[in-house]
Amino acid sequence: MVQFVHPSVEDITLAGVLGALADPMRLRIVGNMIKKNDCISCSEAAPCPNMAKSTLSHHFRILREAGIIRTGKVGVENRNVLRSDDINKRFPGLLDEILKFAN
Amino acid sequence: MVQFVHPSVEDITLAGVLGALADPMRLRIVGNMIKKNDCISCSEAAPCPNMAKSTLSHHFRILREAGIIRTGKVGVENRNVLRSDDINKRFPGLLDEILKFAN
DNA sequence: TCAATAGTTCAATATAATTGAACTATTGAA
DNA sequence: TTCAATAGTTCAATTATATTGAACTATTGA
Repeated sequence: MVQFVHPSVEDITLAGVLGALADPMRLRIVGNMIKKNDCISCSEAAPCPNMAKSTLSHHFRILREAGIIRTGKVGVENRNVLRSDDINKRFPGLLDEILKFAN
Repeated sequence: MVQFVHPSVEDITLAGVLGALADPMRLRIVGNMIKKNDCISCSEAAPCPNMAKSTLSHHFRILREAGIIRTGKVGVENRNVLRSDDINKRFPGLLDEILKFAN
C-alpha cells in the first residue's frame, strides 16, 4: 500500500513552499492544476510530454511534502488537489500572488 | 578586480526569485537587509554567526544572480541593496508578499 | 487470470550546496 | 612605503539533491 505523506498546516514553512514552487516544471504542474479545475491525475498535470514518470513522481512528492498539494489514490490513478485553504491559513495571499505570475 | 554580475530587469525569472528565497538562511539575509535599512555589508546581513564566509559569499551570489540584490564594493566592504523596484517591475507585489512572512 | 494503466521505489549518475584554505583588494597605521 | 587587519572571493574537495531507466505495486476491465 502506498501511503502519501502530507504535512499538517502548522508544519508548512515559507522556505518549503517557495522551494517547492522554485522550479519551472513544478510551477507548470500547479498552473495546470488550476487551469484544469484543480483535481487531476499526475499525468494530466504533467508539465511536458517527454518527462520520465519517475521524475514526475518526484516533483509531485516535493509538492506534496511542502504542503502545496494533497494526493489521494482513486482507482488506478492519483488525484491531486491544491491545498489553497491550508496555505492561506499559514501565509494569507501568498499562493495567489505567486501563481498570478506562473505561466 | 572583482566584477559583480547582475541580471537586467527582463532577465529576472519567477523560478529564479523563488529559488533564491527558498532557503531559510537567504530569507534571513533579506529580512536583515530590510530591518537594517536596506544597504548593508555581507557580514552585517549574516543570518547566523557561525556560518563560513565562503558559504555566506555563495548565498549573496545566489541572491545577486537571481536579481534580488545589487552589490557594489565601497572601500573594504560590499554594500548590498534590495532591488525592490526592479522586481516590482517584473512581478508587482510579489516581493512584499513573500517578505511579509520572512522571519 | 492476465494484460493494461498509473504511479512508486531503487540504484546509478549528474548537478548543486557547504566548507576550509588560499587568494585579492582596500584601508589605516608605523 | 611597507605591513597588518578587514572583508570578501575563488578554488577544490566533500556532501546533498535532482534526474532517469528499470523493476516493482496496486487497481481495473476483459
